[in-house]
Amino acid sequence: MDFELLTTDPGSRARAGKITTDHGVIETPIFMPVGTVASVKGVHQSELKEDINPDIILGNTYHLYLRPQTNILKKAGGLHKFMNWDRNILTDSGGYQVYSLSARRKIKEEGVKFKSHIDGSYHTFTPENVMEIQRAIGADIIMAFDECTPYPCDYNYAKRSMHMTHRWLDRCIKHLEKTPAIYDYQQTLFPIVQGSTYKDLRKQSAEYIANAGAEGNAIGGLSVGEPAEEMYAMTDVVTEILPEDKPRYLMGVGTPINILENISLGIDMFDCVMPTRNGRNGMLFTSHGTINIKNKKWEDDFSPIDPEGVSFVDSQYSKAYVRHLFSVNEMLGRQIASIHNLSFYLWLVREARKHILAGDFPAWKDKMVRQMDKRL
RNA sequence: GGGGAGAUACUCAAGCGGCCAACGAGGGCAGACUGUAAAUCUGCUGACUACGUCUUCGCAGGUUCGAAUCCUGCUCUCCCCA
Repeated sequence: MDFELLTTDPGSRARAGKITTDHGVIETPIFMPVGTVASVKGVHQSELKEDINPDIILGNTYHLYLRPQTNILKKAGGLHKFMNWDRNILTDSGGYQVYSLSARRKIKEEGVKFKSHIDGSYHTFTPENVMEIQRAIGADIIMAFDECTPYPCDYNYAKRSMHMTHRWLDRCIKHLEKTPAIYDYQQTLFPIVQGSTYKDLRKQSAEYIANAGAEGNAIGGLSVGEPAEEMYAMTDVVTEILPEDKPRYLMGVGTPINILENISLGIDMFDCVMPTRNGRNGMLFTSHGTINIKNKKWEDDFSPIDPEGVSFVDSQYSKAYVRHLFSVNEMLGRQIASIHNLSFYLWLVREARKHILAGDFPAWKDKMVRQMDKRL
């Protein structure tokens, strides 16, 4: 993997860059659509490639390990071939499931024992086997196994957990070296900064992670319910420390405004389920604020979803029509919402990139944040 | 013509003397959702001059301290037989 830093915005810490892997170029800042179980929910490959057009999407180690299972992915020749996606893929390690499925797991130094949400069977994830599973899945960027801590999180717990995540990182690195790639392209490991909402822990963690000398670095444990200001404060501290010449990935973030604010603080990569999940549930993101398309007030509004028309669905379908599809529970409505939202997110980060390259990012960002900060 | 069953809020449907403004489901109206156990979850859904009051259970009477629930008559619907 190669990262080229093209510009750093003079008025902020926003950056424009270019990641190159064996599956192509990723222009940063980038938003990565989430496709947990080998599918960006509700979106066809043609719509994903031609309209939304991201350079990279996500998959999830925990979920893919359970279904379709590692051996099937190996037989398929890896996730890219299995789902017919020839661009980049990043897989999360299952560290988020340590948080989201906390009721069904036990953490030990060795690893995490999960009780499957599908059939109740037990599966232990360790830094070692998570590397092996991610080899089998074959993502271009693979994540270290970590514990995503909840919010709020007791200081002592956050500290202990952070140190464990660091030890797990060492084990990931060590084991990955001994585990050759299965397919004919490179895979790159990103370590993850933890430390909850404590500046000193975040600093310490960022230093540890920076020291690992990986080709890219991630920040985890945020966007788990903390106020946005706390999240920004943490990314601020961490991006001060993480190396400039490596991409920085803020995991699980976020709202369009969160993304712009964090770009401004020096983040290059984002992912979030929000555009797809909230889209399926009737929430549309636009350049002028969010819409609950299920609301009665759109009943006879025949105008496009986004006045700026950032996606092809905007020119094809009116708000009234999409509301109708939701009210009669047609799956097409949820598909349109997902495509629209992802298109909007990708449009937003591409615009951000343009403005960073043009040197007028801060003013544009402030305008967009003001404009998007409302409920239509 | 004879026999039987039934009419409950927007719809379906419980309730069969006081705990009923009335279970439940659907529908409707809102809200939530941030490295996806989520096409999911939560709230409200008779009217108001609303921590209280008022009018509802086909219609009209009656019994009772008290009725959606019991009695009488009427209207309508459905089923079976001719």
